[in-house]
Amino acid sequence: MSKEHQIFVDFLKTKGLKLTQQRDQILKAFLKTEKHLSAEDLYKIIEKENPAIGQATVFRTLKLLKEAGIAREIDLGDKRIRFEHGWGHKHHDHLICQRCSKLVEAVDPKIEELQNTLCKKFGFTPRSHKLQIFGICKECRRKE
Amino acid sequence: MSKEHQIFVDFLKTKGLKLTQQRDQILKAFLKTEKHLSAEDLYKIIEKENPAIGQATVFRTLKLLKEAGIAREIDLGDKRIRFEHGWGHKHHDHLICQRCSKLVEAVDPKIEELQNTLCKKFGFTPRSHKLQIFGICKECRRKE
DNA sequence: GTATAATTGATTTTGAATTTCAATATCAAT
DNA sequence: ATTGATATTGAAATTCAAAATCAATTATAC
Repeated sequence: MSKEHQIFVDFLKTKGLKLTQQRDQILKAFLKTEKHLSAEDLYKIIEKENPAIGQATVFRTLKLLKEAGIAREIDLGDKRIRFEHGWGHKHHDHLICQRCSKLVEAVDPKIEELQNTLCKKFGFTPRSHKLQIFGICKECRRKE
Repeated sequence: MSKEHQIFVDFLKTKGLKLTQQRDQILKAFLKTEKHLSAEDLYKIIEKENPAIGQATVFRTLKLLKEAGIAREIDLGDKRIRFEHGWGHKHHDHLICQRCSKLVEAVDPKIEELQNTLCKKFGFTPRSHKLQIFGICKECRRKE
């Protein structure tokens, strides 16, 4: 049983929720992918494995996975909510290529630190943040 | 005629588009507010002034204003697209209070600079970026 | 003025996300 | 293993902002 499974089981128990076959299957499918997929993307994958699972359940489970810290919402600038793995994957910022939509993950501890300093200046208590940088990735730039 | 009006007129001419009463009125209403409003918010304001203007036109005009650089899309974490003034208002990051939804605008040139450095490391050419910090503002913190 | 092309607003449509609800599955306590 | 209280499910309906449609209208260059 993967670390994430254990976390999910514990999370459900704490909340008085139940571990169902569907939830289990959705979690497995989610963990198997490494991409940044939308609820719909994941639903399409699940659908192939088991057409009996409805998309409402996929949406609902994804929300639970988010609460449990296993999935993390990200925003790629398109309008849909996307998810990435949240467990054992440290926070990072996103460099989003406007040409090929590729995503580069990056962090700079100094930036994170300065953000806190900035917040302090306004008496603001930061809880989380999102930094997206839109532009052109190395590969696309080369092709120009 | 305000700077923004001139820009809009020029923008329309360049694109072979027409300056209509509606567009003019929508631009004026937009410039009059200082808040971060959604297309719907703006429509409600317009509606009071002139019920003859439809919301489709407000949506369309807002999109034009964005293209012209007069309006700028922002994301406050709720699902709707919001707009702020884009002309003569320098780029800034957003500190978003999760309790009262208040928005604080802030910039740190050092952060901006480090972002560029970070991009360089990945051969990424940045074009624009969004930084949102979610947390609790000074006023809400005090009330706790 | 007239022609031509853009614009309008009422309405419909889209599309992701959420809710509803009756049927079903889970799990702790027997 | 059975039960019963309660959570969960899937299909369908609903929501809601945003986009598209389209016939009627209007701005602009000539």
